[in-house]
Amino acid sequence: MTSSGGRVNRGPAVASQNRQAILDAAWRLFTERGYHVPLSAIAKEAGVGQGVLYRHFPTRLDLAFAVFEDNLAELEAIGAEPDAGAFGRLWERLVALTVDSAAFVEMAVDARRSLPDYTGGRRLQAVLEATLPRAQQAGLVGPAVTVDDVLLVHRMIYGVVVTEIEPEKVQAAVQRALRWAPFGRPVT
Amino acid sequence: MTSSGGRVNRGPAVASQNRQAILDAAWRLFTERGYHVPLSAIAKEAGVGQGVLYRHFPTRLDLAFAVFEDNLAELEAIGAEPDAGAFGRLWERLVALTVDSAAFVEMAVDARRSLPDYTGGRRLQAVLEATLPRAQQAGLVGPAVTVDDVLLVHRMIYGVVVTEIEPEKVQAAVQRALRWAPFGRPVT
DNA sequence: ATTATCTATAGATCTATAGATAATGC
DNA sequence: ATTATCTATAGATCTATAGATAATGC
Repeated sequence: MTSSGGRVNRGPAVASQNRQAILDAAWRLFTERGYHVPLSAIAKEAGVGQGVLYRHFPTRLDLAFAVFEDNLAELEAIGAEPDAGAFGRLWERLVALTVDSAAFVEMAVDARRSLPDYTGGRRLQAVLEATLPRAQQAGLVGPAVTVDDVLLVHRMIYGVVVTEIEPEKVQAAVQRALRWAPFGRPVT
Repeated sequence: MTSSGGRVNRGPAVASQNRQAILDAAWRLFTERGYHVPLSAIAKEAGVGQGVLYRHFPTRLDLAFAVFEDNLAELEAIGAEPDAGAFGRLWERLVALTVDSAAFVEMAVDARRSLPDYTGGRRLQAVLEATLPRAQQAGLVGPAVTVDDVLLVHRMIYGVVVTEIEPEKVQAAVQRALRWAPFGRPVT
């Protein structure tokens, strides 16, 4: 059996393609099976040997950072928009990300536990600090709401997501929870 | 070395004492290290062989049920009190339990995932159904609040607990979160 | 010569049980 | 004879790496 199916050594040319396949597989499995899905399962899903995964991403956190970097960059891009509605769109997107993948939050918790100088949390905080005051000045959000409040509501949303057994009910449960949030909830 | 320190076979007489030591150790480690702490670590903490743990509790869920049965019974006892304040005390105790041990919630989630006919959730639901209307008739809780609302706020609290890195800050974060709850928060 | 792939496996856990050992009831 | 303890270990994962293999650049 020389040709059919089985992997062969395709050499360095496929490195970047492998890297992307690992990122895609990691996104899928983090989302479906949670942040602590075995790395071996991710390598398998990506169709590469385990050594390849470890060469690209020495630790689980390295992989998780790379997987969620796109999401964080997207949030920062929304935050860079100058209008008063940026905060609302940012929040809506953050909630959607959390609903889609609780691993997004679990990664941040793991990072804060293991790394002394993790900055991902600060990046999210910074983009909220940049957008919230503008929304408040425009009267879209009450003046008493703080960035800490927003982060706290986000953690509460996470609690709703991870305790929901039936995936199709997550969205509805989160929307119910957001009725009590002290700032505008995303459009349904 | 015959006498010092080392475990010897003390026979069936110590069975119930071993069982209690396992329950105590499990409570400590569930609380400190989370619901998925290795069963071998619990056996070690209890000072018994692993075989002893498996004899008393064939699965992790059997052990978790036994550990949290006391808590559930306590909540049911509060629910059996006939006055209008029972709901408030019940809620306060439920929040305190969740702050002390996120494992209380993780166990319930695991049970609902693995067991088709898990009734623990229903027991909590039943005791809320018994107490909430009385509190509402007495004007202690708004008439629009439902049992589902209470359970949802509980899940939100859980989210705050498990995302807090520094244990001494859990209580304060939960109290901040409860400002938004649609029913009376426990006294601070 | 360099770079990365891929297989195979060592090492570390964790679950779960087999089997020898001791204590107790009859 | 029964019951439970305790040790030791088989079996199942999962992490992480060593070492052979193939492709590419000079």
